[in-house]
Amino acid sequence: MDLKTLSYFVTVAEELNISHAAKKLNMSQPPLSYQIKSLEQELNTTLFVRGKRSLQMTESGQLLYRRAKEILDLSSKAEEEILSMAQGMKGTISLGLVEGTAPHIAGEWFTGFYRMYPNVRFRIMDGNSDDLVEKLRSGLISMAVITSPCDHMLLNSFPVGNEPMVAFMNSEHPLSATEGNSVSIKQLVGEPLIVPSRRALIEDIYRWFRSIKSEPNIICEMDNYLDAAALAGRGMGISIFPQTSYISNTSLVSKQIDGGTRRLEYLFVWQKGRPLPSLEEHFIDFVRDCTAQHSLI
Amino acid sequence: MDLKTLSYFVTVAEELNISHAAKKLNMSQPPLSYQIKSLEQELNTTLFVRGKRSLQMTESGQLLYRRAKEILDLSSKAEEEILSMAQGMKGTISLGLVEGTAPHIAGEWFTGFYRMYPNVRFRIMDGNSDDLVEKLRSGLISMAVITSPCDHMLLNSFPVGNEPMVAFMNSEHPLSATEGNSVSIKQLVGEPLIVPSRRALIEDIYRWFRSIKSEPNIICEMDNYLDAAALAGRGMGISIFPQTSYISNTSLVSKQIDGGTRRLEYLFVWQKGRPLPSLEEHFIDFVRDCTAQHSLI
DNA sequence: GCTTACCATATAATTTATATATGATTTGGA
DNA sequence: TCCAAATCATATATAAATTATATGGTAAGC
Repeated sequence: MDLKTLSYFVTVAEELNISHAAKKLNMSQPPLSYQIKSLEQELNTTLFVRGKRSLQMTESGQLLYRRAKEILDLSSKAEEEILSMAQGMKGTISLGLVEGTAPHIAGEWFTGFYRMYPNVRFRIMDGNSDDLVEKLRSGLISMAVITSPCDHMLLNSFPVGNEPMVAFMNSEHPLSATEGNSVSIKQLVGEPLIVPSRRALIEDIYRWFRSIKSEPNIICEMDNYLDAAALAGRGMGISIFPQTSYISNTSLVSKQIDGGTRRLEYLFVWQKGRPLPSLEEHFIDFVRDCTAQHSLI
Repeated sequence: MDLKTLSYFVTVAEELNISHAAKKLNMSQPPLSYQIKSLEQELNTTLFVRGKRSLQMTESGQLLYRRAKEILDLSSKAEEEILSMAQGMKGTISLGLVEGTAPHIAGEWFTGFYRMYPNVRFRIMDGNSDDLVEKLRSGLISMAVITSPCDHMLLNSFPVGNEPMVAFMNSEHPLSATEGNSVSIKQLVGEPLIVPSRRALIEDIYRWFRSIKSEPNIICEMDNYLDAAALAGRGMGISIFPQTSYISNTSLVSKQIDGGTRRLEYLFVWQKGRPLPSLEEHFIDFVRDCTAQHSLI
């Protein structure tokens, strides 16, 4: 008993004429006769009484007709459901990632989500947070991971992780010899600082210094992590960047700031009030779940 | 998408391992791989993510799994239903028919019921009504058509038809020359009567005569219609039998009694309080329906 | 009484399903 | 680190099922 045979049966039951049913099914008459007969054999019953020139359904036939319609209905609905779901699960997720977040934060999002939705494709752009917010607004990307703080009223957001800010300095700099793996803000007072060229982050750094009634001596704002590290390595100053942006270089020493309490928060953001394709909605939910599970551990 | 493929899919979904699933399904692994893949192609989606050594269901896969189980469930239930119904519709109906009823009353029951239940077989016995009641009691038959009246408290019954009683007489008998096709009871007073040898019927005849303050002159009780007709044909008397038992014979004339108001009622009877196989129940319902439809016409 | 409509059967061709053999890749353990 | 076991995919061959063509029989309609 398979779906094809059942639909043959249903057609015959509705036409009560094998030849007409065969025409309707785009097949010739003998195979249809054969299929009906073998269905009867399989069910060990008589479905139709063949009277000379007319077919008539038996009691069993009538029961099977009702059931067959239910089954066929259910399965065609299921098929539609799957097809439309497959449709909704195909597409591209365009995501902006602020420099440095890809491997340690977003890495598992892609592999995990890809497992559930293998027909998804990702288009990932990087840039600094201000760039990414601009790209979001212009619709070039539909979601992004940026660094906190985020004061945009037009964005939804939730935190997806954080990491300590570190001070990179030349290995001959006096601070590189301090005990432990940390320096305090107090120790950085007066030091020439190289910082990421991002307004929100720079404001953060100002806050740190203000909390000890001081102010930072920022001599350079830079976009590029590598260049900033290079400058610090050459002794131009101390560069303050997130830990993951570290560069292995013997002339370079990194120290956490205030024992790791000065941290950079990463936020997952997307535009408020603009409906997203369901695939991207799913992705956002997935990322939220991932983050929740992580914070449990 | 057919049921076989769906059950393959369900097995794989439960094992999450094609090789194991194939073993469970008593088939080899490659065709199973092939079937799953072609199912994915048909639905234009990915059902499983093949990771190195493990399978994982996608979102679409999970949806299809739920639906497939519903569909398979429904169809196996339907199959059982049909099979058990086919079982209940196979069997023999043993029926007693009082002489003369077969063609004009019961004929269409058989052809009509056989159309609905082609696996049914009939075993038909005839005899006079008393014999049939005895056969019912002994279980030799499970239902019968007998002539009214029926005073058995142990039988269920409903009427299935009636027919006029007729008087057969030799064509030279004076009554055969009466106007019309009827004689009255009054005219039969004193005539030697040949009647069926059935107590209940004879009592009926006595009632007819009592109603005109007379009594019948019964000279012979006979079992056999043909013999009775033969005796009447030879001028031995007037034989009173149901109309259908007429015999074409030039020396024989038949007249209805009291304009066809003296009638023989046929009853369908079966034993009270003894459960019958569902097939026979259905037959009784069918006969009841036939009768109801006829009385409407 | 001939033609048409219709179902059944027989046989052939095609398509589909399954098995065997094999390759590639990965995991787990010696 | 390398070997063995496990596992999925592919290729090819075989078996099974499905379908079409051709044909016959039977009953209904003109």
